[in-house]
Amino acid sequence: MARKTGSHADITGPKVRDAALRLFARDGFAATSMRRIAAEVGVQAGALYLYTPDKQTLLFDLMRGHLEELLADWQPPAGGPLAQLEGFARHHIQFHLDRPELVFIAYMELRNLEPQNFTVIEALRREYETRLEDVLKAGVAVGVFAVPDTKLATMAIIAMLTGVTTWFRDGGRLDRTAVEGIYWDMVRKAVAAR
Amino acid sequence: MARKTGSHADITGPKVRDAALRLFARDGFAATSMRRIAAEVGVQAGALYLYTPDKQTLLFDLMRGHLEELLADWQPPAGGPLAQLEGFARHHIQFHLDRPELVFIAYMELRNLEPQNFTVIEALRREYETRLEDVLKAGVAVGVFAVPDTKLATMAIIAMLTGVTTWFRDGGRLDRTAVEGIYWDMVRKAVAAR
DNA sequence: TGTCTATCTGAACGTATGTTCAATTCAACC
DNA sequence: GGTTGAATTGAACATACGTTCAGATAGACA
Repeated sequence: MARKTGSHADITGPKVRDAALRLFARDGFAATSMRRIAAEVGVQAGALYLYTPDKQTLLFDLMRGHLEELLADWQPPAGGPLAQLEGFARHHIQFHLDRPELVFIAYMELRNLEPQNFTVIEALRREYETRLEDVLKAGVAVGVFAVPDTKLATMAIIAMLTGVTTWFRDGGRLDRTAVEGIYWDMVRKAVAAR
Repeated sequence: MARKTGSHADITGPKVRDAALRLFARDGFAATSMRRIAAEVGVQAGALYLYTPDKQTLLFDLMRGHLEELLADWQPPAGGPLAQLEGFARHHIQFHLDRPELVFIAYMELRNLEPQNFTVIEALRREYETRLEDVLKAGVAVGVFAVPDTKLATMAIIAMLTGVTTWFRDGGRLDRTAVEGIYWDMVRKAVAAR
């Protein structure tokens, strides 16, 4: 019978994931060793393989989980394209500021994914971009937005919004709500008709 | 006497730099070995140390050279803030699309810099940001721009413009000039007074 | 109390790492 | 044609890597 009280599997598993998240974000996937992760968890390297088949899967699961949560967490709200775009922008900033390490990894470590894993992650990312582009297309169709190219505007907006994670720190000059408002203002103006 | 004809130092040196640039961009600094760089150059690993004191300096020199060239290549043109902002935006896109590998490295490999090297690179980067912020401040002062926070607008604009390197490919649906124009249009609108 | 088994250790595997350096090569000069 | 010295080789150094696995450990059940 499996141990209940005193069983460590339910504790060690998440610990491994958390340690990998923190170390991959800080030092990079290639520069993080399994022994270093194990030390962080308080266990020998061999024990990690009870919780992940290999190092690559550890990275892949972090990325996939992140993007799946991102997709599950935001659906276009009822309302016109302008309200939908505002919802997207504000949610994007909140979601990303809440998970700076995952955001960092999901972008920086793409090249360390094996081909079939990369394909999966890339598809999830494109799905997210399509959500925004659909909002922009709808807005252009009804004349609320004026953008020469919705695909390009999609990339520009996401790059701009995601960039907030590179400099924002809690306790700084501006709080999250203020930052969110200022970014939304720039996005709104950038795609505005007229 | 040093060999002139037949001397390889003037050839091998740049080759080392180019191979490092290409491999760091493709596989990452941590995942690139000195032996791999040497193989690309067509030389044994030991020979690399005639051209660089160590691997870290190879990375640092690439980054510093890139940022120093960026700073040397653009000075605010004569004219009002709007013309200066347009100059900045168009130059930023051109410069970055011309050097996708250096751009990639200069952002991705920051964490692999030793502390004193990081300090130098960070100062150069901040100098570049200040150039843009000064333009924005001047525009706000004369009422040409309306941005609630020039520092934040600086970061947003740079993130948006630099993002073009992540998706743009020559021979795609839009050429460089078209992309440059569309991005400039969004930047202009995003900070416009009105 | 004794058995079971999930959990973990610790050593080992082959391979790779950045860097150093004595020895070698070979084109250019006297 | 012999000498010079810059350019390069190739082996060696200590250390680290991801992964495997036989064996030890210890909490839960009978």
